Amino acid sequence: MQVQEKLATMYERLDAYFGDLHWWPGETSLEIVVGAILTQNTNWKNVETAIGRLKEAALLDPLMLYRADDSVVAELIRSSGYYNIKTQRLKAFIEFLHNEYAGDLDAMFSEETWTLRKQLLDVRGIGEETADSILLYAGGKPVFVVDAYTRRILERHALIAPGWSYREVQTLFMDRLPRDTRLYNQYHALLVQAGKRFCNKKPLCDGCPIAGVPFA
DNA sequence: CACCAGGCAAGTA
DNA sequence: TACTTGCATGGT
Repeated sequence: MQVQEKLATMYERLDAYFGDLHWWPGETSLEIVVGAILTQNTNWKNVETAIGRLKEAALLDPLMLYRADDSVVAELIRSSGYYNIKTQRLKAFIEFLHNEYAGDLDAMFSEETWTLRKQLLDVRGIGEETADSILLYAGGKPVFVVDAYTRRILERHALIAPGWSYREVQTLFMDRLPRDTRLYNQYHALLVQAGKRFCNKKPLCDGCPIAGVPFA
């Protein structure tokens, strides 16, 4: 079975099983950016609590967040873990947004996609996965997001090996699937859901909709 | 009690 | 370049 065919089959089966997942959970583009930073190596549930607190404090706004004291932000996002470092990361992004795009997210996303990706990677605390999550889910750009679940599932299906770089895994998808935002959005969401349900550290493949896709 | 969760950067060799 | 370590909460 060809790689392209496997990727398509996996998508079809996961999509039929889970249905439309409507990612990213978040209402505004800033909320999605903040969520992308706060969820780094952290359970999403803990992030939801933190975002709820920021909202209550009316800090989920570029200017308000820019002005807020670090100690205040840190306390509000406490539940998301690594709260001191994540405060610095939120601040680093928001300063970048103000310095380069006058605090205007729409202006930021009107930048050419791969140029913006490079700019985001220069921000302290934004790595490849966070940058791509921002581009895809907040900006609606057709960029595939690679995360720990993506790697785990693809390794188990012998589509990649440990040691593949982020860009190699990303290219595997993007060279074989249409450059379609809707597709990349749903595919990544499906991989995360499948990973949580069926492919954790202790894999329980029973019932997994892609258990039948050949492993090698 | 241990282990994990939708990473990243800084330090070391 | 390739590894190691710190960052920290909340759930199982």
